[in-house]
Amino acid sequence: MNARGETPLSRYVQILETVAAARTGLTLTEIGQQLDLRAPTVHRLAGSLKAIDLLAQIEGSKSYVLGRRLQLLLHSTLSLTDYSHLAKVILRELVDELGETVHLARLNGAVAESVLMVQPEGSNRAFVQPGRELPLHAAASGKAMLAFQSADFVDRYLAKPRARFTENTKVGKDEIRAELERVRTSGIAVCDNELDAGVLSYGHPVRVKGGYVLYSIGVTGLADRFRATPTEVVRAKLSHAAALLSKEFGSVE
Amino acid sequence: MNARGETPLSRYVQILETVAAARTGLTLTEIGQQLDLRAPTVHRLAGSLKAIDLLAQIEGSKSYVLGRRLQLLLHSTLSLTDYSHLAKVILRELVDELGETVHLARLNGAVAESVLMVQPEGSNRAFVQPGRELPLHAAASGKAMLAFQSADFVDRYLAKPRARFTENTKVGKDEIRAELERVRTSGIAVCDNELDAGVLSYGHPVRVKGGYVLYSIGVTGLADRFRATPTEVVRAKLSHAAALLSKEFGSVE
DNA sequence: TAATACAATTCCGAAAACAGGAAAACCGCC
DNA sequence: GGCGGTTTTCCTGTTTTCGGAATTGTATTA
Repeated sequence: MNARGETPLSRYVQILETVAAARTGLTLTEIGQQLDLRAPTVHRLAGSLKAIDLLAQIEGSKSYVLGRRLQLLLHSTLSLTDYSHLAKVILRELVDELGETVHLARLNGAVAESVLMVQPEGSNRAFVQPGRELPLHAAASGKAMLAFQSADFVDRYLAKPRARFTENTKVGKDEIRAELERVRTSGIAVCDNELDAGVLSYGHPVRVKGGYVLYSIGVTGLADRFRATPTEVVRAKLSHAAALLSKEFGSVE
Repeated sequence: MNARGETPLSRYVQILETVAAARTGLTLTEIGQQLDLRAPTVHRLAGSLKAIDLLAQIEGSKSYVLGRRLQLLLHSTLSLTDYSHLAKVILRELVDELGETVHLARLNGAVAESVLMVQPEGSNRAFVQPGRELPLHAAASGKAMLAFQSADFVDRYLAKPRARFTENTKVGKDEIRAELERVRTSGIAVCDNELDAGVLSYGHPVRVKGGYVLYSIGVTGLADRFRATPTEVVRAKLSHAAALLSKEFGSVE
């Protein structure tokens, strides 16, 4: 504890708070002015924060913004009930358009966690009730997130063995890498009988502030019926809803 | 950097992430097991995190959960636009009852930021349009938040010089501390010609999950007209609306 | 192109914080 | 009251931090 009653830790936090409060990225000098810290000090502290992904530096700029790891941590403070007002309206609209169950999934460690589900009138099959954890390699909403994580994250995920749920589940490393590539190029993740038998679902990433993919939307239906809807229709509608959610989560600055 | 490639900072973050990933609170022993840390080490690290509100201990339990400071950080990254529908409804009701402009302000670093404004029919004077930043010492909604922050926060705020806007603006440290005390005891913040000339406004805190004051409601009107409304009437109505908003923001679990 | 101003970075010794073994205190449970 | 485990205190060698001074980098202007 130094003269001002601060621990090293609390100064780190103050820097994060300062950056969070700013509308745009902040330079080292700006941070230093706000917190009354000398240039070398800010430089070192911000460097340490950046090294572990708590802060990030805007590409080709000197400005710092919050890092992916911090965003993840922050969003994990939201409880399941917190999402209702943020996102229910947007999901409801999707349900009305597609006639299938829609859910919002959140990246939580190495799994996708359903945080909100909206069902069409009359449906009673709970495909992905809030709280359910979905594997990143075998659920559409999971793939939609995994496909946009850092290479490092994907490597770590693939380093551990993955569960097989149906005969269609893709578990091989190369198989999954190819699948993720497909998600990135086509703009939509598909899960056809890979997790729950007889179920077809689509997933689309949702970006938060900083461009990180921390959420995804999933649409799930019985394969026999849902297959009738063209993939491109699903992609377009998911994409639109994702854009709205991104705005909600502060992705658009 | 120690043998395992960890800095002190990264161990703090690991602890936070471990706690975040757990569905329930974690005890020191559980954290230690997951991260392979000895008991005294976890004890000290968790203690430091708790000291600055990054971790919190469940009342009457040994389990640790994420602290409110992380929530504060999160809220400051949430999108400004489209603050929930219900919030708008609540503010609209206040406008109808009081006949004056109402806004919702959010604590953002060392300023209050208007994130939502609702005006009475026919009014065209934009007192506090969304995006406007209000000083914590010279706006009613600002005072309403400042009065309920930690002593540490207030000390840091008062350490820097404050701007004077009118001859009524209170800028002295003691003057402001007394004013904050008045807000706490009376339950309402008043700003009479202190920021904008000829304008009178009232502010009331809004608590989020964990009891932290991160938002406030402000009512603003021309002093000549608005002074006719008894303060107690304003306080009661603001208090009611604040309770509804608290529920909206997840203060009630 | 040189001159200027300021931001970012590197260096480094003194000072402070951290690490974790040992041991004591505390707790819930027979 | 005794027992097994968890939490807390104590303490010293080790590591990290702090920030002044000096250096390099980078726009902007003359």
